[in-house]
Amino acid sequence: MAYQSRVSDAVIRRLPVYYRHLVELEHNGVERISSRELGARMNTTASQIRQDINCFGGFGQQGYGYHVASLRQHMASILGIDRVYKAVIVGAGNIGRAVAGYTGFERDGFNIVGIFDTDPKAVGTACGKLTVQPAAELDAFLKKAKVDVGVIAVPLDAAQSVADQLVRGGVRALWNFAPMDIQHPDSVVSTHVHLSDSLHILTYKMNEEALFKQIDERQKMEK
Amino acid sequence: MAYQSRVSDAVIRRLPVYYRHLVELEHNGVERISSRELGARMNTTASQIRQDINCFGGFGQQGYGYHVASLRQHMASILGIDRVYKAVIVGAGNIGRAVAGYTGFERDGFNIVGIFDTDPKAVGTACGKLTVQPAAELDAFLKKAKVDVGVIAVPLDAAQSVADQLVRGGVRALWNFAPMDIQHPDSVVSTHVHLSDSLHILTYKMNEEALFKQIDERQKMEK
DNA sequence: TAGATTGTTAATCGATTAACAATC
DNA sequence: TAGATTGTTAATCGATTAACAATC
Repeated sequence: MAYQSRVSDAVIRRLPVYYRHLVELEHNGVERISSRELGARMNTTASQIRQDINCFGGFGQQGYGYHVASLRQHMASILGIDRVYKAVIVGAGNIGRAVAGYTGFERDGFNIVGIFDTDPKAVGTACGKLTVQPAAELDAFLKKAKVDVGVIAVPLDAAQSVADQLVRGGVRALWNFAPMDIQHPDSVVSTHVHLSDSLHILTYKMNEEALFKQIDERQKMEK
Repeated sequence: MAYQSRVSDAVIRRLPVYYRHLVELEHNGVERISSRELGARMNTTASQIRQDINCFGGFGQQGYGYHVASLRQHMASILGIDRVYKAVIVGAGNIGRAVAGYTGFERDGFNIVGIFDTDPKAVGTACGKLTVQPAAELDAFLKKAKVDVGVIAVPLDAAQSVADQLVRGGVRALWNFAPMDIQHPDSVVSTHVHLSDSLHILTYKMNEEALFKQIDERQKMEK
């Protein structure tokens, strides 16, 4: 049985945004902040901020607000980025390499311990401090090393089978960059980065106004 | 004044998912599908699918369902991916190059007409069919070419000023990969791909169960 | 025609916002 | 203490689901 979250997706999606703002506030030397001020900054209501934070505990102080550094730390702990994870990347194409080279990765406690590809031309090439290994060795690698996170950076057709392989190998989480919804057991968690979805939403927004002008006109004609 | 969308964000976020499923169904030779069947496939209710689609028009047929190919085509038009866009990429690091090399880009009608970087070491290097140009030439480039979309693939500190520059240069849309919320006039639209946010949600999910076990225990102690 | 399934209205559910007592 | 601001309960709003008449 899957763990049933007590926190709604809407709240979970906002947590990283809180964290980002708190990091910036701390960086700017701000010591304390009220829910009203934070709300103004984040374009939301003070109410929502207090409700969201109180899903996890009362980290504020009446009459004072929130201590920025301490709330940031709490938030890091809630997000689970105050500990270390071992990750492997499967697929050493553009995306796999971008993830490997992504500097935020290390800052959030991620240790990339291996990168794999099926293409003999990619195998053996350098990728940061690592060398791309043949995909055929992934199973053996997962058996030896205790890996927490598998990054799926392979083409669409290979994504599901790579996911299955990672799950069999014992990873606890999948970070999926393939443009599909990966199936996996409830014991494993996943998030996806769908470039194409994001791009489609962009083009939708570019055209929405014209689209409805057209729809309205057609409806008027029909009357 | 910003155009006030008649369609909720929840619906908009689902549109690319519909499109993906319709493409796959068509690819598999499926001719027609009912809202019930599509709902089962997408893990949602038939009701939601009918409501969503009817934001844009009655594309179904009573007693029959939806014609897959025609609904796919309608959806492509709604998403605005049945036309051509000119895009520039600012930042030729890992992410900029990954976007430039992203094959789905072209398929969705995107034409990358330029890639720019401030780093003299990057300038002049090849990136697919293009050559990385000095960022100093971006203004002049935008003045000459009519560019629709600007891709922001620069570090955090440079992101807002690059956005401003792109907006001044006349782009209609920003695709932001920097880990911050970009400010821009209402006449421009934007979407972001926040790798770090996605990663933080992943680590949150990995730890949520343990987190609440801890919270519950602490509350019991306090009683 | 009869059966199926849409389009659409009504009911429910959950998320957001408002209000205010508790308290620093 | 008085003022400020939280934590939390209640009210509102919007999104999802259910129901069903319309119709292919």
